[in-house]
Amino acid sequence: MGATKTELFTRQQNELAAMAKAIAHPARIAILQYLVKKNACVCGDIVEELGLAQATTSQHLKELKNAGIIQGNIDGVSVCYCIEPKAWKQYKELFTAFFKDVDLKGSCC
Amino acid sequence: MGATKTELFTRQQNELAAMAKAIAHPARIAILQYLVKKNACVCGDIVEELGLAQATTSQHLKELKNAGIIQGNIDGVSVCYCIEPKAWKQYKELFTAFFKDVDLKGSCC
DNA sequence: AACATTAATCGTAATATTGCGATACATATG
DNA sequence: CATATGTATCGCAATATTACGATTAATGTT
Repeated sequence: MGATKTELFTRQQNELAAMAKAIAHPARIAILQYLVKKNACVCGDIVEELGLAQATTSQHLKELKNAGIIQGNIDGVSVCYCIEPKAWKQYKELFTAFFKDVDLKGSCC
Repeated sequence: MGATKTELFTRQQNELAAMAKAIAHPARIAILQYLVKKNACVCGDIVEELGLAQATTSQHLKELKNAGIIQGNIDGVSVCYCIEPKAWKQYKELFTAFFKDVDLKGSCC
């Protein structure tokens, strides 16, 4: 035990959960907000921006890359990161769909 | 080490991360979808619906309650759960704001 | 009161995440 | 080629999460 029983759930549920997990850490939220704010390829200064150790930052960047939501391009010695527009759009759409309006008035006892 | 360094991030970043964490498990997604689908107070049949052990299901329900997104009302022997409309609306708004449109065309190198 | 039913909590095991120092690796630059 | 720079990976420790059986607690039924 200890591992999530993914086989009990639909692919859609597992995917949305995985997407939520990707942004379920303040450092990863901060990275994404920084990239969005810059609205450009950001080369090199994410470690100083975050305040976490270089190794830790690299790990968070890796998770965001694995989730597909950011992209890293090698530029000489450094690596430039930016939002992956298609994935960003998909995240936006799926979360919006999940939280779509429901008639919640008086649904509780 | 091992614990998130929340002091490095803004309150907003920590809160959004916590909200994402609340839905970062397929069982919790499934519970929320079920409650939304029923659009009513659901009494008692969440355990059978999920397929996880009763103790595990109860734990996930507790997390959703702690996150404020669901509500549990005692009704005799059983407990009735429903979406907490205000929190649901806030989740919707904050996630929407986070994923708001940005000019992402050509932002990458 | 005795028993049944339902949910929460406890205790524990397995696994995952977070964080960092040390090291390896890749590409510039002198 | 030697060295500097920026990033990824390794190995480890601390903490958190997931899952479940067993137990407890609370209410309803006979």
